[in-house]
Amino acid sequence: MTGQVRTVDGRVAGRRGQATRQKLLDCLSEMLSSSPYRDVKVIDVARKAGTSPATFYQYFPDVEGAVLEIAESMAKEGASLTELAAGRSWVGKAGWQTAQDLVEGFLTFWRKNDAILRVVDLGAAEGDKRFYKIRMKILNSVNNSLADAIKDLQSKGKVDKDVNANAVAGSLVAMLASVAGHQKGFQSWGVKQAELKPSLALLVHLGVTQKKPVK
Amino acid sequence: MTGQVRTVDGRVAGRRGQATRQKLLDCLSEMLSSSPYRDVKVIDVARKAGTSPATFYQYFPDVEGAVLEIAESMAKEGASLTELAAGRSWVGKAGWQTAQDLVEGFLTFWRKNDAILRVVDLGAAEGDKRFYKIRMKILNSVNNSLADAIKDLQSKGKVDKDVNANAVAGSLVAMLASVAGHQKGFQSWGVKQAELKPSLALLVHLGVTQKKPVK
DNA sequence: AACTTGTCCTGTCATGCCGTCAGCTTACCG
DNA sequence: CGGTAAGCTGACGGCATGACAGGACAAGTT
Repeated sequence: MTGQVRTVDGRVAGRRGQATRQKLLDCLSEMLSSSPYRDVKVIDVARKAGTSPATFYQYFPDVEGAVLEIAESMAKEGASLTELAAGRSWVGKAGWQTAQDLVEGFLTFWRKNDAILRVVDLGAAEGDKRFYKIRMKILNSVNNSLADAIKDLQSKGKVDKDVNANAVAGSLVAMLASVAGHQKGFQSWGVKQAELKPSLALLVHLGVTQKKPVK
Repeated sequence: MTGQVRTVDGRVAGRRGQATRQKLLDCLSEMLSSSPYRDVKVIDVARKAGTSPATFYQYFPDVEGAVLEIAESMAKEGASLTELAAGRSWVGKAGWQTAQDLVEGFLTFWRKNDAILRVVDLGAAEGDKRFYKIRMKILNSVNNSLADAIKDLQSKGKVDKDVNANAVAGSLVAMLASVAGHQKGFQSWGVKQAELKPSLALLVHLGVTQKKPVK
C-alpha cells in the first residue's frame, strides 16, 4: 500500500531520484540538529546535499513538507515503543522493572531523534494537525499500553475507580516526552542523568499503581 | 537597576520611542499566536504596528531578540507562580487542595502565555542558553517550592530518603508544562479539560507525598 | 518666531533566499 | 539508435533582511 514515491509535479521517482530525495532528507535532518529550526534554509540543505534548491522543490513542497516526511518515518520506527509497556506486569518487583525499562527506552528513543522531535512538538503545539497526528502516533503506543495497565488494575480493585486512566497515562507520557526533550536543562538544577531515570520511573510507577514500588 | 531602554545604536529611547517599541512587541506577540513561529516576518510585524521594518531594527537586533524581550517580561509576571506551592500544606485534605490549586494556577498561566511559551520551549530545547534561562526562571519558582516540600516530608520520615527531591519536582513541573502546552492534544485521546486537572493534581500529590490524596 | 538639539521614523539600497520554469542532460527500453 | 520519461540546473521576478543617511518632529532656548 506504500504508493510510489512521486515528485511534486507528478512524475514517478526512479532509483536515482529516490537516492537524491533521501540525501536531501538526511541533510535536512542533520541541519536540524545543528541549527535552529527557524534558520534552516532550503539553499543550505541543497548545498549540503551537493545539489540545487530547484531539486529540493522537485521532491518537497517546502521545508515543512520534508520535515513531515522525516517525522513520518521516525514515527514508524517509534511504533516499537509499544513493547516497553504492553503486556508487562505492574506488580511487585516486576512492576518496578517495567517502570524502569519504560523510562529507559523512552529516553533513549527521544535522545536519538531529539532534533526532529523538537520540531514535531512545536508544530503540534502550534496546532498543526499533521504534526499533531505524528506526535500522537508515537505517544499513542505507550499511552494506550499504560492506560490499559491502569484499567486492568482498576478492574482488580487495586486502583480507585474514579481515576481517569487515559488522562493519567497521557500526563505521564507527556512528562516523559518533556523531560526527554529538556534533559540538558535538568543539569542546571543540579540533577544528573543517572538520578533522573529512577525519579521518572518512580513517578510512572506511582501514577500507574498508586503505590510505592517494591525495589 | 532596570537600565534605560536603548535603541540598537545606543540612543536612549524617549516617551514616543518607548511607545513604538511596545507596540511592536505587542504586535509580534499577537502574530506569534496566529501564525507559526517560523513564518513570522519582520515586515508583517512592522506593517501591523503601522510602521516600517527599519523602525523594528532600530529597537531589536532581530525577531529572536524581540521574542526574548517579551519572554523576559512574562518571566517576571510568572514569578507569582511561587505562591502556588510555597509554604503550603501537603497533609490530608489541605494537601489535596494544594495540589489542585497548583495545577489550576499553572495551567491558567500557561494558557495565557502559550504562544510565547512555545517559542521559549523550542529555544530552550534547541540549546539556546538565553531561552533556557528564562524557562528556568519561570519553572524554578514552582520547582524549588515543590522540592522544598518533598525535602520537608523526608525530614519528617514521611517520604523515602532515597528520593531525589529536585529530580522528582523537576519532572512534575515538566509534566505540567508539557500538558499545558498540549492541552488541545488530549482532546483527541478522548480526555476532556475537566478530567485532566484532577488527574494532574493526583499525579502531583502522589509524586510529592507518595500517597493517595484524601479527598 | 527663529534656532538648536536630540529623538524618532522612513526611503532607499545591496544582498541573499524563495519558489518556479524552461530547457538541457541522463538513463532506460524496444 | 531514436524515443520517452526521469533528473537536474541556470536564471529570474519577488520579497525579506539589515544598514544608512537624512528628513520629520517635539521641546526647550534665545
